[in-house]
Amino acid sequence: MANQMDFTKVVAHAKEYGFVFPSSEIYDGLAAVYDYGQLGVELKNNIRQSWWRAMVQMHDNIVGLDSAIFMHPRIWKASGHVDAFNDPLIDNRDSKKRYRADVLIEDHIAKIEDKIEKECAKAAKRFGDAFDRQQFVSTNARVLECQKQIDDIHARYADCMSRNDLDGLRQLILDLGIVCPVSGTRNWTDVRQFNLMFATRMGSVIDDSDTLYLRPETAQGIFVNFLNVQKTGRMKIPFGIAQTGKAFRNEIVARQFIFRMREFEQMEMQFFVRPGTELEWFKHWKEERLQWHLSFGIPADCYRYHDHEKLAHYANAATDIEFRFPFGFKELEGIHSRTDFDLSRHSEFSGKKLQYFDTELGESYTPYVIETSIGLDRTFLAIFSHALREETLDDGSTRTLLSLPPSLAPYKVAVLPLVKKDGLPEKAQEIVGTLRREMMVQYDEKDAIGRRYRRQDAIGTPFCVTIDSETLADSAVTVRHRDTMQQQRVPIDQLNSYLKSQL
RNA sequence: GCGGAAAUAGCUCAGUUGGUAGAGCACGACCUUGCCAAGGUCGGGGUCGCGAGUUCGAGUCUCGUUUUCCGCUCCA
Repeated sequence: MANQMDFTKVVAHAKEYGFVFPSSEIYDGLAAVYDYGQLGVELKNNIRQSWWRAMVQMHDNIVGLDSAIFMHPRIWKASGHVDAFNDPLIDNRDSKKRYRADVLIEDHIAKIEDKIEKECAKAAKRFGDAFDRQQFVSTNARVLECQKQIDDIHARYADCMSRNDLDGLRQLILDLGIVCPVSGTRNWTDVRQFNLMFATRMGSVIDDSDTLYLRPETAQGIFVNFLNVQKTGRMKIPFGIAQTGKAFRNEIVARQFIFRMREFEQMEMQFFVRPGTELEWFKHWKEERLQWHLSFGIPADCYRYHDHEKLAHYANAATDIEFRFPFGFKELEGIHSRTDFDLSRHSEFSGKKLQYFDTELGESYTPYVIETSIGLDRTFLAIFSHALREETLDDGSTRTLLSLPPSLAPYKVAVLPLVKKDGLPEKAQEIVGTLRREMMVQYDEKDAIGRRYRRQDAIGTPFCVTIDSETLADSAVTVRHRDTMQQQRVPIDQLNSYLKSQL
């Protein structure tokens, strides 16, 4: 990858300046989990706020929601998450092929059953019309032996599964002498449960199981609140419900910094429409969402659509907005036409009618859904990695510049007294006191002024306000612009409105 | 998960055939300067990722382990 070095620098810069830290670092870290530091949390909050503003504040017909991470376990049955991703898997080290452990065992049982069939066939030939299969299988020693083997295997398998004993499952495969159909060897890895959901326990759930899952997506919280929001908000179709929040996926391979984490934050909006209109709305949101990305001023050629050819079972159209990360084009946001799959399934599993009465049509129907689902952490990484650059100045020196969109920058302005004497720090503090009511302000009086400018460049602060000796006389300050390094004189009483007009 | 590489101060790194841990930058205090980074003086900071082993002695050699990066694999 051409930008390998660049990506290393992105990660290093994020840590060095307090944007992103590895989780639990003093305890050796926790793989694929990261913490946002003092600057990272500001940038992340600002991105989330920008999204919320674009989706909720700017639309009459979209409202917000903050549903709990814990949800009723049956929700994940209805959504398909429990059944689709709950298999014990095992790899063969020689062929590098991955198998479902239960399938390997079932295949083995099928072979034993074949043996029984052969015995039966032989006997049938021998006894002719007198052959009584029922009696044969219940008395023939070889058949009984095979049947016993099958029963033992089933018993051991069920026992392992009920106790979630993956080592036992592996031992069973070894004991049965099962070989890889490709390599023919028994060089097996451990059995691993590839359930993407993190399970935890809660005492008071009345179901047969008290296992709860940390949600693997925020979308289901929206679907199960569809009626609540529609009725209490008097929402008329088409309308949307937006939500941001943490989701959890037990990824087997989680890498590439904050691109794929086990705990991450989604920003999702489910838009409910009249059946038959979903593809128009799909097209609409596909375009509108790209416009939001482009609003940060990142060149359009950093983005592209990736239309899905293989559609998930619930979708009738799907596309990704991909971003050119330092490690290549990767998914940033998904726009999916989910049909009425989710509401229908929840209707079926909950027994509640999740429909909408359309007064224009005079009939009830299950709305279709267009989903826009974007990863907040990925957006952070996209914007951060694109903003970071090393610039060579006219005098040949270099500066590290984090050219974040001003509206997203952690600090909007740094206030700097030119010297640490003559009442300049006091004047500067006075200005800080005024500005901080409106925006994030940083004060710095240490080191030479040029050095302080460079420090602000590295953390993306778009403006520096410098107080010099003339300030005390003319009540004006120098505003220095991050990207151009241009300076201009601004009266103190206009400073606040001047800065805000540029954010 | 498989294979490869790496891990020494906040950062970038040095550390000889195994012999009492270093530099620059950063950080703190004071002095000096003052519009595009690195003036002076003093100072704080490391059980060399972790655990075993070999050895009189391990940052250095061996094994294990954790984390990170790269390739493959996987990715609702």
